[in-house]
Amino acid sequence: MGRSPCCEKNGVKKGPWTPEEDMKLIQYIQEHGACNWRSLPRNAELQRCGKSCRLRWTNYLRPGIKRGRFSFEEEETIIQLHSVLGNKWSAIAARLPGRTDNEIKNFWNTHIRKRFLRNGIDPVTHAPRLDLLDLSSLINYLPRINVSNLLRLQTLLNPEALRLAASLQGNPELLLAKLQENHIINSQLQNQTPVFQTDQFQNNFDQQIPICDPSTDLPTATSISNQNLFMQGNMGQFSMNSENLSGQSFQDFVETFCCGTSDQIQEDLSEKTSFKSLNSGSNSSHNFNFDSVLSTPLSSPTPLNSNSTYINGNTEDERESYCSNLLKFEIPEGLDFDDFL
DNA sequence: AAACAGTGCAACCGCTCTGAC
DNA sequence: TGTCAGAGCGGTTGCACTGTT
Repeated sequence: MGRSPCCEKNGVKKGPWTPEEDMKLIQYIQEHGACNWRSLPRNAELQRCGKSCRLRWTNYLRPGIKRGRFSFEEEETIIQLHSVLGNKWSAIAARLPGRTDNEIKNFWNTHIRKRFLRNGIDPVTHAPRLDLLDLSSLINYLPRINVSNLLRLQTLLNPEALRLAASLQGNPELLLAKLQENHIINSQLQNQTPVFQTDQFQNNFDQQIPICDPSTDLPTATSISNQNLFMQGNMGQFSMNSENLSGQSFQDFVETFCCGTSDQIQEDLSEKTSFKSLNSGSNSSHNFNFDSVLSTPLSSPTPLNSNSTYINGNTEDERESYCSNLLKFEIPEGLDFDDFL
């Protein structure tokens, strides 16, 4: 015996609710309470499915529903709760007064999830994934990749990737294309040599992506310091964990794996990231190291109140671009073969 | 100015889960 | 124990709006 449908299909109106329908629903619920959704449409003289009435009431008409853009605190809360609760939107909504599960779900899918993917973060596990990274940003750096040095890591890399690297030596653009095609590095990461444990990133989930205040489009102080800590943590891991790279500075690293001096690389980075403007007051090109990067802009107190270029962005895109720029800086870190290994 | 593409969001669908009876 | 209604979730659709060509 099948379950009876929640409403008769015939004569049931679909689509956007009209103000008149809203008024009917509100008045009925004010008089009779929000119960017995199945009989409510008939009693309230609404040509709607009971479920549709329930959703309309729950998601939009219920008193206390907050409309409009999510605040940065809400966004931060959503990301944190999602890392713990997963897609339990109602549980997340319960901790965000005035917000509904559907609204949070839509916000997640249309904003946060996309940002995660763009920045190479798995929106499910909140862990970094190279195959999710916007690889187009890597192209700028490919001419600097020293495939020969990459090949030295042969004992640690997927043989298939090595064969490809060998055959494509001297043609890094093609190498990238192949990597994109075959996700070889990704499979290496995902299936063979997971570097980051889930719990490791669980602890850092809120430190990877700076949260921007939608009203000001500024990264929040909390997220800035968290990002700073996160990056510092990764940098420490870089120098501590790699046998081949142990004790090396970032300069050593880029010179090892990229063709060109660290000054050249840094110059390139400065051209392509927001750090240029933020470092413009100092002779940063000769002091490029992790510390200098980590201290600006992330830990600098000035960007939040200054007229720096990126923080004045008012659009969502500019917010994203700020976040993307942070990760653009991480390109060398993205090429951190310690992470690969 | 018009056509087109991209984006965001409200709303829906189908299904599962949960608790009351 | 089975049935039912409500609640929740993932996925999707359709439309309005905006930016681009």
